[in-house]
Amino acid sequence: MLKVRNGRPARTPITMRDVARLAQVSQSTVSRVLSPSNATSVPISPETVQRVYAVVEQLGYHPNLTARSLRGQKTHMIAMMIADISNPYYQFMVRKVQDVAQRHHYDVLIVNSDHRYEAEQHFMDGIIRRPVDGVIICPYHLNYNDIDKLIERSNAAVVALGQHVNHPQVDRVFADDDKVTCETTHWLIQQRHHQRIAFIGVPDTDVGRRRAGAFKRAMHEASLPVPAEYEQVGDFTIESGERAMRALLSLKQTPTAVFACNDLMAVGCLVAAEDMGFHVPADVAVVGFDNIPEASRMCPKLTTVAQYPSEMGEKLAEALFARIEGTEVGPGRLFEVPCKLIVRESA
Amino acid sequence: MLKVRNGRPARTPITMRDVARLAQVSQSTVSRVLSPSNATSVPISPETVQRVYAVVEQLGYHPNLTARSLRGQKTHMIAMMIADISNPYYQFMVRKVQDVAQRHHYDVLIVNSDHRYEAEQHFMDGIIRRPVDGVIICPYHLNYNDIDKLIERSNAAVVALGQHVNHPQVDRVFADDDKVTCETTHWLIQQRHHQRIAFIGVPDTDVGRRRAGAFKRAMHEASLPVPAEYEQVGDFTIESGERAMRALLSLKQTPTAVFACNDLMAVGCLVAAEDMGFHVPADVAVVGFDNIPEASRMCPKLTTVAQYPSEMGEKLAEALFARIEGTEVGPGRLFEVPCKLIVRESA
DNA sequence: CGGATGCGTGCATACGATTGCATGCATTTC
DNA sequence: GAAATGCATGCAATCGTATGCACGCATCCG
Repeated sequence: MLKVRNGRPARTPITMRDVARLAQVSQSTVSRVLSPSNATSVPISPETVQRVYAVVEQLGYHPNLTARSLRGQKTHMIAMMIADISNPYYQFMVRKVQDVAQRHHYDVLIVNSDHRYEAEQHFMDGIIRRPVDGVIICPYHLNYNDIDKLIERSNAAVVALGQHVNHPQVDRVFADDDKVTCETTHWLIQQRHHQRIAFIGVPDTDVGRRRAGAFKRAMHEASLPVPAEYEQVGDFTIESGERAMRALLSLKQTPTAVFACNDLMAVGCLVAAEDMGFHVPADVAVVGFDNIPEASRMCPKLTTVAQYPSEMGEKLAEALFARIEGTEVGPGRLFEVPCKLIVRESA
Repeated sequence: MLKVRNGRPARTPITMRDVARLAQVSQSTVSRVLSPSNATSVPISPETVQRVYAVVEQLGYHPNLTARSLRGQKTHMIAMMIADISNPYYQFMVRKVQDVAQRHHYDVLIVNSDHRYEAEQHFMDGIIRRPVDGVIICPYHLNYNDIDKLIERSNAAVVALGQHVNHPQVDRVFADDDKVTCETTHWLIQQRHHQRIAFIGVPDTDVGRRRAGAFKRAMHEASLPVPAEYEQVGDFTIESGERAMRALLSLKQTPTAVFACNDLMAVGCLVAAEDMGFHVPADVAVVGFDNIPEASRMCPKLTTVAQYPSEMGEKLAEALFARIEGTEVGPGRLFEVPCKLIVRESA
């Protein structure tokens, strides 16, 4: 049977009713045969089960998940908001989340925010419109109210990356970047004997502010000055790191070390340094943050603070499914995934 | 009003009925106010429109896309199957697809196949269960029947990456890798004067076979032998490239050049070479395929055949939406995105 | 032997939206 | 002034599935 839509012929999909008709049972019976695990665990005779399965096989019937979602209020989908899938830092996190989701027979919607508040809010509204069972957010700007609104208005479980998220009902996975940033700065000062250290941050994000704060605290503790022109602003991209580095290397007194708030910007630093004829680490040392895969293969190999996005993804996903499946119902839990300084060649 | 599910309180979502009640109109009127673009373009009085919008605002109502999908047979979702999101080659392709989708107000489901036939088939079944309006596949093993079954059974438009997909109703975006592989091999022979060239392929995939075939054809044309031990097998991962390279560099007569079927394996080659004390390109040259971002920043910088995944993603997405929106209804079209040899340091 | 039990199945409704058709009212037309 | 028109709205069916409830029949027990 063919309908027509948009000028293209549209198939009439095979439904439970079709199966029911051929198997000579009611549609409800088919439903019960196919979802025996349901709450209303009613007994069905073996012959009926047999017959239904035979017809299902014969017709190649597959249940319609849209209908199931509408009826059952369970969508078997989760949504994940990250800053940018083309940032390698998120690759392994996303991949791990997908793997865990697949094990649970869940589909995953992925949305990029590009660190934009507007995009983050748009994502949250999207969740209210298209219900999902769970949400993983890596927010940079969302505040308590934004998250609370989502929780109030949707039935989704919510977990988040980052300690700055402060809603009592969301599980958080975070790296203690404050501490490690501080330690790494001390390491640059004490082990590498740097005094003029610049920082490339992203001041309009919480992560950026926290890391910049930790850096300045460490500098202050060592009684070292941080001149204003040593505080550069980037946006987590290679290009912004390159721009910042060019500015730094054009100063009268160039820094002897640069701490970039993430690896992509550190990569930009290396690119700019090479281009301007500076030798790393001899002329200027560079430290990054994240330990993206290519950090270990660049030229020079990048010294950086390692994060473990795959583990983070796993913790996020596991926490989420614990809530979705009702295993966990209490207040939001905290999972710390430690960071670690990896010393290579660039500093 | 609170129901309880799974031990957690569940919100009763705000529906059109709620809006209708407060606005003192019928639910159908609300629907018509909110979707004026629909086929049944009936006039609604300005006051009613006003009133409905006010209540919508007041309640913060958002239409439920699941219900809309079930009724309207349009899901406003597309699904995309790639080999592996953590392979940088796919990053920009995925990102571009997401961007185009967002412009069209579509959500994107992403699934990894890891080049496994079983996973590819599982994806196709998934589409029959959870209807979507469009599908982008990057298949390595799917055959005509698999794709035909999907098209028969779902109403989704289908576009694919790769010229080997041969269904008349699917648009294909592809790189002419056969030709460029051949040319690059000639370049290694004629411009770089290599005679002992090894190839790291993935013989159980179509892409792998095609590139290996082109390589061997070029070698044959130059009357150069390809000993069996120079045909290594990998699986597109860094580790497999590393293994293959170790095997090659352990031979009595090592090759003077190695052509890897993709960049990740080429990266593995460089890692292995460095580890075994071979200098690239002096001792052994390495050529990759893809031009992943880090290729230009490695040590030595990787000579490789560039593909343009972002463009491919854009073409895929645009072709898909042309079909979804009914702009395009004819037989499957072909879009070639050319490749280009990028000569850097490794060969 | 009659009523209670339990097993297997079907009927009907609900999930939240879209949409064809009918309806009521005001306005126009001859 | 009656009939015809048109505008604004409501009624009810529908999408495909899940599930509370009722029902028929066989078995069991006193």
